[in-house]
Amino acid sequence: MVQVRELHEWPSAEAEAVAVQERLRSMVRFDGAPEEVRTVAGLDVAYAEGSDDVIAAVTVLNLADLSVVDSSVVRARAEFPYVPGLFAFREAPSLLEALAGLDVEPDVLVCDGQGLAHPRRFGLACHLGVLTDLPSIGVGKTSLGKYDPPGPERGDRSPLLLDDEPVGSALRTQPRVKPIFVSVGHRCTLDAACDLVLRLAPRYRLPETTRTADQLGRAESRR
DNA sequence: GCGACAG
DNA sequence: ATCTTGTCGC
Repeated sequence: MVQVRELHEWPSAEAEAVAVQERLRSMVRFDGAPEEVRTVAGLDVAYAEGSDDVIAAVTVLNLADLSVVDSSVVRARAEFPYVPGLFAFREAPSLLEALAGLDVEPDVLVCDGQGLAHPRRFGLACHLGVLTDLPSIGVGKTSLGKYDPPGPERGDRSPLLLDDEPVGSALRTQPRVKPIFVSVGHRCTLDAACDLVLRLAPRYRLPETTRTADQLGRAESRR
């Protein structure tokens, strides 16, 4: 159901990976809040203990009641090492396979990791957004940049800065709980991204999309 | 040289 | 990411 555009090869060398990011960077669309959002996908990757396997998990939630309406899991060998700034080359291939296995095409992708809040402004969320041409959002539990602590209430936010440049928001999803880091991936505005994330996190710090995908992935990793 | 460094 | 017990609080 989700079509993946073949815009580049998957390099094994870091220099080529950086070149791919710098080439695809111009394809990111910042305009337009996704309209008529009915379903939202959560994407997460788990790692099995002993092996070099990556387990890509995707869940699709009905935004109205946050129920899971579809899911897909893919277990595959990691073809790229963990290199900060080059996550997509380790995690995106299996995540795209999982997306291709869905029956329901989601209206938005919520990725665990950064979007524009990335050294070259092309984090995992941007990469997945451009390759699928679906609106996407990056949600990180930790961030690379600097930020002033947002206010204590749910919905309070402050600019996330990288190189003194605003690249996202430190968003408080629960009162007095450590903020999460939201950045635009593709075809979405930062305000729309934060609003959607807040709707997805009525009760816990992390959005339900991330939580359900994480649960699915770790269940698969314990087999 | 040393510490930092999305998951 | 993952390895791990208890503990405080709603």
